[in-house]
Amino acid sequence: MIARTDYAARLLAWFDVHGRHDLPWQHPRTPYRVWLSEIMLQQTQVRVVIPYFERFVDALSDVRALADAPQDTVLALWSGLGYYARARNLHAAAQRCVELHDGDLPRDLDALLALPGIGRSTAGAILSQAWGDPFPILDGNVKRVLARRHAVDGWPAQPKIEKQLWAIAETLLPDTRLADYTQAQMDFGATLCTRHNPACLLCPVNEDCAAFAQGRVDELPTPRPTKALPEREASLLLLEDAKGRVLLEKRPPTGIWAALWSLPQAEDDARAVDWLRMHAPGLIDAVDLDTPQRLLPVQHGFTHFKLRLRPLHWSGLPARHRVGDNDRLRWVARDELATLGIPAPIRTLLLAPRIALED
DNA sequence: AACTCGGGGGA
DNA sequence: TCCCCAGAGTT
Repeated sequence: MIARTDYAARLLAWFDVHGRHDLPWQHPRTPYRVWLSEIMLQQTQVRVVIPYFERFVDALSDVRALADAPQDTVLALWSGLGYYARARNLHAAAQRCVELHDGDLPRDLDALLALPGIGRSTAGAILSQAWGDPFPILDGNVKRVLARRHAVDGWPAQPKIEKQLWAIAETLLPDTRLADYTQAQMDFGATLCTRHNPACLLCPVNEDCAAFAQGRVDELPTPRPTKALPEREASLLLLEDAKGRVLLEKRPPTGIWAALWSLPQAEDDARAVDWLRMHAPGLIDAVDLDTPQRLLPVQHGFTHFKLRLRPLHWSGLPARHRVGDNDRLRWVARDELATLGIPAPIRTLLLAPRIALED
Protein backbone atom coordinates (compact mmCIF):
# COMPACT_ATOMS: atom_id res chain seq x y z
CA MET A 1 0.00 0.00 0.00
CA ILE A 2 1.30 3.44 -0.92
CA ALA A 3 1.70 5.78 2.00
CA ARG A 4 -0.77 8.61 2.59
CA THR A 5 1.64 11.39 1.70
CA ASP A 6 2.77 9.45 -1.34
CA TYR A 7 -0.79 9.35 -2.68
CA ALA A 8 -1.19 13.11 -2.32
CA ALA A 9 2.28 13.71 -3.72
CA ARG A 10 1.55 11.67 -6.82
CA LEU A 11 -1.79 13.37 -7.30
CA LEU A 12 -0.21 16.81 -6.91
CA ALA A 13 2.58 15.97 -9.34
CA TRP A 14 -0.08 14.91 -11.85
CA PHE A 15 -2.05 18.09 -11.12
CA ASP A 16 0.96 20.33 -11.77
CA VAL A 17 1.20 18.96 -15.30
CA HIS A 18 -2.35 17.97 -16.24
CA GLY A 19 -4.62 19.89 -13.85
CA ARG A 20 -6.77 22.90 -14.66
CA HIS A 21 -5.07 26.13 -13.65
CA ASP A 22 -7.09 28.66 -15.60
CA LEU A 23 -10.61 28.38 -14.17
CA PRO A 24 -12.16 31.82 -13.61
CA TRP A 25 -12.58 31.33 -9.84
CA GLN A 26 -8.85 30.64 -9.51
CA HIS A 27 -7.89 34.17 -10.58
CA PRO A 28 -8.20 35.67 -8.08
CA ARG A 29 -8.98 32.86 -5.69
CA THR A 30 -10.86 34.87 -3.07
CA PRO A 31 -13.18 33.26 -0.49
CA TYR A 32 -16.22 34.85 -2.14
CA ARG A 33 -15.33 33.56 -5.58
CA VAL A 34 -14.46 30.10 -4.26
CA TRP A 35 -17.76 29.98 -2.38
CA LEU A 36 -19.82 31.12 -5.37
CA SER A 37 -18.10 28.61 -7.65
CA GLU A 38 -18.64 25.75 -5.21
CA ILE A 39 -22.36 26.49 -4.94
CA MET A 40 -22.74 26.76 -8.71
CA LEU A 41 -20.80 23.55 -9.18
CA GLN A 42 -23.13 21.52 -6.99
CA GLN A 43 -24.78 19.12 -9.45
CA THR A 44 -23.59 21.21 -12.36
CA GLN A 45 -20.61 20.70 -14.64
CA VAL A 46 -17.69 23.08 -14.99
CA ARG A 47 -18.33 23.84 -18.65
CA VAL A 48 -21.89 24.94 -17.88
CA VAL A 49 -20.94 26.98 -14.81
CA ILE A 50 -18.17 29.14 -16.31
CA PRO A 51 -20.33 31.69 -18.22
CA TYR A 52 -22.81 31.92 -15.34
CA PHE A 53 -19.97 32.48 -12.88
CA GLU A 54 -18.43 35.26 -14.91
CA ARG A 55 -21.76 37.01 -15.40
CA PHE A 56 -22.57 36.68 -11.69
CA VAL A 57 -19.31 38.08 -10.27
CA ASP A 58 -19.41 40.81 -12.86
CA ALA A 59 -22.82 41.94 -11.58
CA LEU A 60 -22.30 41.16 -7.87
CA SER A 61 -18.60 41.27 -7.10
CA ASP A 62 -18.51 40.71 -3.36
CA VAL A 63 -20.51 39.46 -0.36
CA ARG A 64 -22.02 42.88 0.41
CA ALA A 65 -23.13 43.49 -3.17
CA LEU A 66 -24.82 40.09 -3.15
CA ALA A 67 -26.45 40.73 0.21
CA ASP A 68 -27.83 44.08 -0.98
CA ALA A 69 -29.19 42.79 -4.29
CA PRO A 70 -32.93 42.14 -4.82
CA GLN A 71 -33.89 38.47 -4.89
CA ASP A 72 -35.20 38.83 -8.44
CA THR A 73 -31.75 39.99 -9.56
CA VAL A 74 -30.04 37.00 -7.95
CA LEU A 75 -32.55 34.59 -9.47
CA ALA A 76 -32.20 36.24 -12.88
CA LEU A 77 -28.43 35.68 -12.73
CA TRP A 78 -29.12 32.05 -11.79
CA SER A 79 -31.84 31.52 -14.38
CA GLY A 80 -31.05 28.40 -16.41
CA LEU A 81 -28.66 26.81 -13.92
CA GLY A 82 -31.38 24.93 -12.04
CA TYR A 83 -31.66 24.01 -8.37
CA TYR A 84 -32.78 27.54 -7.54
CA ALA A 85 -32.70 26.87 -3.80
CA ARG A 86 -28.95 27.26 -4.23
CA ALA A 87 -29.44 30.88 -5.31
CA ARG A 88 -31.90 31.66 -2.53
CA ASN A 89 -29.61 30.07 0.06
CA LEU A 90 -26.58 31.90 -1.36
CA HIS A 91 -28.42 35.19 -1.07
CA ALA A 92 -29.57 34.52 2.49
CA ALA A 93 -26.10 33.35 3.49
CA ALA A 94 -24.55 36.55 2.16
CA GLN A 95 -26.95 38.59 4.27
CA ARG A 96 -26.04 36.53 7.32
CA CYS A 97 -22.34 37.09 6.62
CA VAL A 98 -22.98 40.82 6.71
CA GLU A 99 -24.87 40.52 9.99
CA LEU A 100 -22.56 38.10 11.78
CA HIS A 101 -19.16 38.19 10.10
CA ASP A 102 -18.57 41.79 9.07
CA GLY A 103 -19.35 41.06 5.42
CA ASP A 104 -16.84 38.24 5.12
CA LEU A 105 -17.07 34.48 4.84
CA PRO A 106 -16.06 32.92 8.20
CA ARG A 107 -12.86 30.87 8.31
CA ASP A 108 -14.44 28.30 10.57
CA LEU A 109 -16.04 24.94 9.81
CA ASP A 110 -19.02 25.22 12.14
CA ALA A 111 -19.72 28.83 11.17
CA LEU A 112 -19.70 27.83 7.51
CA LEU A 113 -21.97 24.83 8.14
CA ALA A 114 -24.41 27.18 9.88
CA LEU A 115 -24.88 29.10 6.63
CA PRO A 116 -27.71 27.94 4.34
CA GLY A 117 -26.54 25.97 1.31
CA ILE A 118 -23.18 24.98 2.79
CA GLY A 119 -22.75 21.35 3.82
CA ARG A 120 -19.67 19.45 4.86
CA SER A 121 -18.18 19.04 1.40
CA THR A 122 -18.69 22.64 0.33
CA ALA A 123 -17.34 23.90 3.66
CA GLY A 124 -14.26 21.72 3.20
CA ALA A 125 -13.78 23.00 -0.34
CA ILE A 126 -14.00 26.62 0.81
CA LEU A 127 -11.64 26.20 3.75
CA SER A 128 -9.05 24.28 1.79
CA GLN A 129 -9.17 26.33 -1.39
CA ALA A 130 -9.55 29.81 0.06
CA TRP A 131 -7.20 29.43 3.01
CA GLY A 132 -5.31 26.17 2.61
CA ASP A 133 -6.87 24.69 5.74
CA PRO A 134 -6.80 20.87 6.07
CA PHE A 135 -10.39 19.75 5.42
CA PRO A 136 -11.48 17.01 3.02
CA ILE A 137 -14.19 17.18 0.40
CA LEU A 138 -16.49 14.46 -0.85
CA ASP A 139 -18.16 15.42 -4.09
CA GLY A 140 -19.18 13.15 -6.92
CA ASN A 141 -15.63 13.01 -8.30
CA VAL A 142 -14.03 12.09 -4.99
CA LYS A 143 -16.71 9.51 -4.26
CA ARG A 144 -15.97 7.82 -7.58
CA VAL A 145 -12.19 7.92 -7.11
CA LEU A 146 -12.29 6.56 -3.57
CA ALA A 147 -14.93 3.93 -4.32
CA ARG A 148 -12.56 2.58 -6.97
CA ARG A 149 -9.34 2.97 -5.04
CA HIS A 150 -10.79 1.05 -2.09
CA ALA A 151 -13.24 -1.12 -4.05
CA VAL A 152 -16.18 0.09 -1.97
CA ASP A 153 -19.39 -1.62 -3.08
CA GLY A 154 -22.74 0.17 -2.79
CA TRP A 155 -24.30 3.36 -4.10
CA PRO A 156 -22.09 6.20 -2.75
CA ALA A 157 -25.09 8.37 -1.79
CA GLN A 158 -26.22 5.69 0.63
CA PRO A 159 -25.48 7.01 4.14
CA LYS A 160 -23.54 3.95 5.22
CA ILE A 161 -21.33 4.06 2.13
CA GLU A 162 -20.91 7.81 2.31
CA LYS A 163 -19.69 7.50 5.89
CA GLN A 164 -17.02 5.03 4.80
CA LEU A 165 -15.90 7.35 2.02
CA TRP A 166 -15.61 10.33 4.37
CA ALA A 167 -13.41 8.24 6.66
CA ILE A 168 -11.15 7.31 3.74
CA ALA A 169 -10.98 10.92 2.58
CA GLU A 170 -9.85 11.94 6.07
CA THR A 171 -7.00 9.46 6.11
CA LEU A 172 -5.67 10.58 2.73
CA LEU A 173 -5.47 14.28 3.60
CA PRO A 174 -1.93 15.66 3.15
CA ASP A 175 -0.10 18.17 5.34
CA THR A 176 0.67 20.73 2.68
CA ARG A 177 -0.76 22.30 -0.50
CA LEU A 178 -4.37 21.77 0.62
CA ALA A 179 -5.84 24.14 -1.95
CA ASP A 180 -4.07 22.38 -4.79
CA TYR A 181 -4.89 18.98 -3.33
CA THR A 182 -8.61 19.76 -3.35
CA GLN A 183 -8.47 21.04 -6.92
CA ALA A 184 -6.30 18.09 -7.94
CA GLN A 185 -8.87 15.56 -6.75
CA MET A 186 -11.66 17.25 -8.68
CA ASP A 187 -9.58 17.57 -11.85
CA PHE A 188 -8.41 14.00 -11.49
CA GLY A 189 -11.97 12.72 -11.20
CA ALA A 190 -13.30 14.96 -13.94
CA THR A 191 -10.63 14.31 -16.56
CA LEU A 192 -8.82 11.00 -15.81
CA CYS A 193 -10.78 8.83 -13.37
CA THR A 194 -13.98 9.46 -15.32
CA ARG A 195 -17.22 7.50 -15.04
CA HIS A 196 -16.81 5.99 -18.48
CA ASN A 197 -13.51 4.94 -20.05
CA PRO A 198 -11.13 6.12 -17.31
CA ALA A 199 -7.51 6.44 -18.39
CA CYS A 200 -6.20 3.83 -15.96
CA LEU A 201 -3.00 3.20 -17.92
CA LEU A 202 -2.03 6.85 -17.51
CA CYS A 203 -3.15 7.03 -13.89
CA PRO A 204 -0.49 8.21 -11.41
CA VAL A 205 -1.99 6.14 -8.59
CA ASN A 206 -3.13 3.02 -10.45
CA GLU A 207 -0.78 0.66 -8.57
CA ASP A 208 -2.71 1.53 -5.44
CA CYS A 209 -6.20 1.09 -6.91
CA ALA A 210 -8.17 -1.95 -5.72
CA ALA A 211 -10.73 -1.72 -8.52
CA PHE A 212 -7.93 -1.62 -11.11
CA ALA A 213 -6.20 -4.59 -9.52
CA GLN A 214 -9.46 -6.55 -9.48
CA GLY A 215 -10.54 -5.52 -12.98
CA ARG A 216 -13.67 -3.88 -11.55
CA VAL A 217 -13.14 -0.28 -12.61
CA ASP A 218 -16.12 -0.39 -14.96
CA GLU A 219 -18.54 -1.56 -12.27
CA LEU A 220 -17.50 0.90 -9.55
CA PRO A 221 -18.90 3.04 -8.15
CA THR A 222 -22.18 1.16 -7.87
CA PRO A 223 -24.83 3.10 -9.87
CA ARG A 224 -27.95 4.58 -8.35
CA PRO A 225 -30.84 2.12 -8.08
CA THR A 226 -33.18 2.76 -10.99
CA LYS A 227 -36.88 3.37 -10.72
CA ALA A 228 -39.55 4.56 -13.14
CA LEU A 229 -40.36 8.25 -13.08
CA PRO A 230 -44.01 9.30 -12.67
CA GLU A 231 -45.41 11.72 -15.24
CA ARG A 232 -47.44 14.84 -14.48
CA GLU A 233 -49.37 17.16 -16.79
CA ALA A 234 -50.57 20.73 -16.58
CA SER A 235 -51.81 23.55 -18.79
CA LEU A 236 -50.07 26.89 -19.20
CA LEU A 237 -51.71 30.23 -19.98
CA LEU A 238 -49.70 32.30 -22.41
CA LEU A 239 -51.51 35.65 -22.43
CA GLU A 240 -50.07 38.21 -24.80
CA ASP A 241 -51.24 41.75 -25.35
CA ALA A 242 -51.21 43.75 -28.57
CA LYS A 243 -47.72 45.06 -27.78
CA GLY A 244 -46.29 41.58 -27.31
CA ARG A 245 -46.09 41.72 -23.54
CA VAL A 246 -46.80 38.47 -21.70
CA LEU A 247 -48.42 37.87 -18.32
CA LEU A 248 -46.09 36.23 -15.81
CA GLU A 249 -46.90 34.89 -12.38
CA LYS A 250 -44.46 34.64 -9.50
CA ARG A 251 -44.44 31.11 -8.15
CA PRO A 252 -44.86 30.30 -4.45
CA PRO A 253 -41.78 30.48 -2.18
CA THR A 254 -41.53 26.69 -1.86
CA GLY A 255 -41.68 23.73 -4.23
CA ILE A 256 -40.70 23.41 -7.87
CA TRP A 257 -39.30 26.63 -9.37
CA ALA A 258 -39.85 28.44 -6.09
CA ALA A 259 -39.97 32.26 -6.33
CA LEU A 260 -39.34 32.18 -10.07
CA TRP A 261 -41.50 33.96 -12.64
CA SER A 262 -43.45 31.56 -14.84
CA LEU A 263 -46.66 31.39 -16.83
CA PRO A 264 -49.95 30.95 -14.93
CA GLN A 265 -50.53 27.22 -14.60
CA ALA A 266 -53.67 25.11 -14.26
CA GLU A 267 -54.40 21.42 -13.87
CA ASP A 268 -56.00 21.17 -17.31
CA ASP A 269 -57.38 23.28 -20.16
CA ALA A 270 -60.82 23.71 -18.59
CA ARG A 271 -59.31 25.00 -15.38
CA ALA A 272 -57.06 27.29 -17.42
CA VAL A 273 -60.17 28.94 -18.88
CA ASP A 274 -61.65 29.08 -15.37
CA TRP A 275 -58.52 30.89 -14.26
CA LEU A 276 -58.96 33.38 -17.06
CA ARG A 277 -62.61 34.06 -16.15
CA MET A 278 -61.63 34.49 -12.53
CA HIS A 279 -58.71 36.85 -13.03
CA ALA A 280 -59.81 38.71 -16.15
CA PRO A 281 -63.59 39.05 -16.32
CA GLY A 282 -63.17 42.04 -18.61
CA LEU A 283 -61.47 39.89 -21.19
CA ILE A 284 -64.48 37.73 -21.77
CA ASP A 285 -65.86 40.26 -24.21
CA ALA A 286 -62.51 41.01 -25.77
CA VAL A 287 -61.38 37.52 -26.74
CA ASP A 288 -62.79 34.20 -27.64
CA LEU A 289 -61.97 32.26 -24.51
CA ASP A 290 -62.64 28.87 -25.97
CA THR A 291 -60.37 29.06 -28.98
CA PRO A 292 -56.83 29.78 -27.89
CA GLN A 293 -53.92 28.84 -30.12
CA ARG A 294 -52.64 25.48 -29.00
CA LEU A 295 -48.83 25.42 -28.78
CA LEU A 296 -46.49 22.45 -28.83
CA PRO A 297 -46.29 20.84 -25.37
CA VAL A 298 -43.20 21.46 -23.27
CA GLN A 299 -41.56 18.29 -21.98
CA HIS A 300 -39.36 18.73 -18.94
CA GLY A 301 -37.57 16.18 -16.80
CA PHE A 302 -36.92 16.54 -13.09
CA THR A 303 -35.08 14.20 -10.79
CA HIS A 304 -38.27 12.58 -9.53
CA PHE A 305 -40.87 13.06 -12.25
CA LYS A 306 -41.50 14.15 -15.81
CA LEU A 307 -43.60 17.19 -16.49
CA ARG A 308 -45.63 17.78 -19.65
CA LEU A 309 -46.92 21.33 -20.02
CA ARG A 310 -49.54 22.18 -22.65
CA PRO A 311 -49.49 25.93 -23.44
CA LEU A 312 -52.64 27.76 -24.52
CA HIS A 313 -51.94 31.01 -26.31
CA TRP A 314 -54.29 34.00 -26.35
CA SER A 315 -52.82 36.93 -28.27
CA GLY A 316 -53.83 40.47 -29.11
CA LEU A 317 -55.39 41.14 -25.73
CA PRO A 318 -56.29 44.78 -25.03
CA ALA A 319 -53.16 46.45 -23.75
CA ARG A 320 -55.09 48.66 -21.38
CA HIS A 321 -56.56 45.71 -19.58
CA ARG A 322 -55.03 44.87 -16.24
CA VAL A 323 -55.25 41.28 -15.05
CA GLY A 324 -54.84 40.58 -11.38
CA ASP A 325 -54.64 42.82 -8.41
CA ASN A 326 -51.38 41.91 -6.67
CA ASP A 327 -47.66 41.89 -7.33
CA ARG A 328 -47.58 38.20 -8.13
CA LEU A 329 -48.95 38.93 -11.60
CA ARG A 330 -47.09 41.12 -14.02
CA TRP A 331 -47.17 42.03 -17.70
CA VAL A 332 -43.62 41.73 -18.99
CA ALA A 333 -42.13 42.97 -22.25
CA ARG A 334 -39.83 40.70 -24.25
CA ASP A 335 -36.72 42.70 -23.44
CA GLU A 336 -37.49 42.53 -19.73
CA LEU A 337 -37.33 38.74 -19.64
CA ALA A 338 -33.58 38.75 -19.10
CA THR A 339 -33.96 40.63 -15.82
CA LEU A 340 -36.16 37.97 -14.20
CA GLY A 341 -35.58 34.46 -12.92
CA ILE A 342 -37.51 32.23 -15.32
CA PRO A 343 -37.38 28.40 -15.56
CA ALA A 344 -35.37 27.29 -18.59
CA PRO A 345 -38.20 25.52 -20.44
CA ILE A 346 -40.54 28.49 -19.90
CA ARG A 347 -37.90 30.88 -21.18
CA THR A 348 -37.47 28.71 -24.25
CA LEU A 349 -41.21 28.68 -24.79
CA LEU A 350 -41.42 32.46 -24.54
CA LEU A 351 -38.53 33.10 -26.89
CA ALA A 352 -39.45 30.46 -29.46
CA PRO A 353 -43.10 29.36 -29.16
CA ARG A 354 -43.98 26.54 -31.48
CA ILE A 355 -47.44 25.94 -32.84
CA ALA A 356 -48.79 22.45 -32.35
CA LEU A 357 -49.31 20.43 -35.48
CA GLU A 358 -52.81 19.28 -36.23
CA ASP A 359 -53.54 15.83 -34.91
C1' DA B 1 -33.26 7.02 5.74
C1' DA B 2 -36.07 8.76 2.23
C1' DC B 3 -37.52 12.48 -0.28
C1' DT B 4 -37.12 17.14 -2.54
C1' DC B 5 -35.07 20.26 -5.41
C1' DG B 6 -33.25 21.60 -12.53
C1' DG B 7 -30.78 21.54 -16.23
C1' DG B 8 -27.30 20.26 -19.47
C1' DG B 9 -24.24 17.09 -21.62
C1' DG B 10 -22.21 12.69 -22.88
C1' DA B 11 -22.50 7.83 -24.16
C1' DT C 1 -32.97 7.34 -24.42
C1' DC C 2 -30.52 6.90 -19.92
C1' DC C 3 -27.32 8.34 -16.57
C1' DC C 4 -24.42 11.49 -14.28
C1' DC C 5 -22.67 15.85 -12.40
C1' DA C 6 -17.69 20.37 -7.57
C1' DG C 7 -24.93 18.38 -2.67
C1' DA C 8 -27.85 20.32 0.71
C1' DG C 9 -32.31 20.89 3.11
C1' DT C 10 -36.42 18.93 4.89
C1' DT C 11 -39.24 15.49 6.94
